[in-house]
Amino acid sequence: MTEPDPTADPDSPEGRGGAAATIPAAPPGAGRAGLDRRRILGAAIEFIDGNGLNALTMRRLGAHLGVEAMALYRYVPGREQLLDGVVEAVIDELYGDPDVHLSASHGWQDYLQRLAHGLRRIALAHPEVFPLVATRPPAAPWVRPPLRSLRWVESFLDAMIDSGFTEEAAVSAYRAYSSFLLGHLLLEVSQKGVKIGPEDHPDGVHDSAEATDLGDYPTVVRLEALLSLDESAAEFEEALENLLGRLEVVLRESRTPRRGDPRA
Amino acid sequence: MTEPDPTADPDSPEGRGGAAATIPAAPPGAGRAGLDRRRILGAAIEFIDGNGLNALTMRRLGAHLGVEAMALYRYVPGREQLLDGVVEAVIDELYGDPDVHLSASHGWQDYLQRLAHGLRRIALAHPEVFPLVATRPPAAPWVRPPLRSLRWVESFLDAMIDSGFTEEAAVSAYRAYSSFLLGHLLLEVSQKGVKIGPEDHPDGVHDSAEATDLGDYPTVVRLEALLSLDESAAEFEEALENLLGRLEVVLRESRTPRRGDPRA
DNA sequence: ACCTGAACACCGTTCAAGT
DNA sequence: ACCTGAACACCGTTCAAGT
Repeated sequence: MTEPDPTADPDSPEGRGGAAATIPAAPPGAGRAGLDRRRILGAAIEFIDGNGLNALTMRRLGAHLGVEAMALYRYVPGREQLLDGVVEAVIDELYGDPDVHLSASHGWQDYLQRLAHGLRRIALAHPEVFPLVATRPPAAPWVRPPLRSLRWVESFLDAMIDSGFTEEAAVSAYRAYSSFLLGHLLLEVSQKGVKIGPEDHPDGVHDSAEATDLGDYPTVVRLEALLSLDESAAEFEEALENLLGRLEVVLRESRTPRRGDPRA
Repeated sequence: MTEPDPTADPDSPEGRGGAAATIPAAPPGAGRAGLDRRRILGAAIEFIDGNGLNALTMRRLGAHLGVEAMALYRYVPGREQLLDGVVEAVIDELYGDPDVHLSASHGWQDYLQRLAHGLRRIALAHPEVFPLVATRPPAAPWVRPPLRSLRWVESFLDAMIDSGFTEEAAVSAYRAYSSFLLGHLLLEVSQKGVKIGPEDHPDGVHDSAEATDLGDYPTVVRLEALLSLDESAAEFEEALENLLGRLEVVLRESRTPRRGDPRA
């Protein structure tokens, strides 16, 4: 186990006096100046993306930041909370995505489409982190992965209700949407990232390994080419369209009933 | 690849000869007689179900079996492979489920329904294990969780093809089915089990904790009762029905084309 | 105020020994 | 043949110290 740190650090942590003054002066390339919760979470995400979830230890993350592990405890209560923070920070990237709006000003379909694609972008950008997003115990039972944030739940429900969905229909749409996104993105990320979930990519390559006897699975063998195609993107679009279609029907059927007309 | 054999084992593997002789005689309550890969995997599942995934260490599992941790290495190459074995063993429980058939003798809808419900039963029976099923890197990219077994992939494809689906439609159905099951079951298990994924239930209860300011989320607050309803079962049935409906359309439209009629 | 050294209890895993 | 003791390198976390 050596330093993970792929981006070698040609600049030493300290002095580097040069421009003088009392300020430690953040080094140009990689800063190791003020430790800071945001910086720690960012480094953790970077580290996981680059080395896999299993490789992340407090000690190695410290080293990655040019600091001893114990220094992290001033900003983060412990490893578990670090991981919670990572999930939160990754999901919060949605907030900075110019393609994703918080309100349904262009209609609920547009809102759902953009939100879904935004989440997909995040999942694909952080394939090693996503299983954590999918899998960490939610704060409340109704904060469902992968949406995991009160702000987005609020925004989702408002968008649907403002568009004419009843409260019941909005909640049920939220459930169906979460489940669709979770399944698709977790599967997609698991296929891309080679690995998924609480796993490692240590060093051994053990390719051969379990060359299970394929003789018993003729159909699988025959369809291997078909099965190996990566249709993730198309599947995603199709399933999303299908979901929107279903919701459209719900909306049409459940239009908030006219006043003075208690039934039909 | 172990024996599927879910039928609990009231009889110890070995002799059980009378009441005496040289045999160490398995203690009545917990057997610690012959260690054995099957017994180890069973104990691991039991342990995870009871104590959470995070609590499972080689040393504690050893203790649970009345043995030192080092003894396990004679039957299992290491912790990671132990977890792979756990996933496999849990999925293999399907094989002993009398409600789930390997062939579509009662039609493909019946087959898909039974398979889905069988998997759901397993997920709910082992909520602490399921995140592992959802999340472990698949052996091949097209062995998609939660189906995770060549035997079931083979059986699935055969069932669909035998029912008249084209090979392409069968593969695409397999993809849609996996994604639906994964999303629903992971979400359901995460809500039930209080926790999910690589998590712990150590001892502290920390209820209060993050009492986030709900003032900013009026819609969430207003709909809290609705959001808190557990509609998992109904959602599951509905989404499954919807999927079957979609597939029915695919089947009807893509009926293997008549000979001598190359288009329409 | 912020970081480190040393220490504690615990891990996975190896290997030479015990029986 | 099967299990254990002792050991190694590594972990998360604490706390008294350093600067």
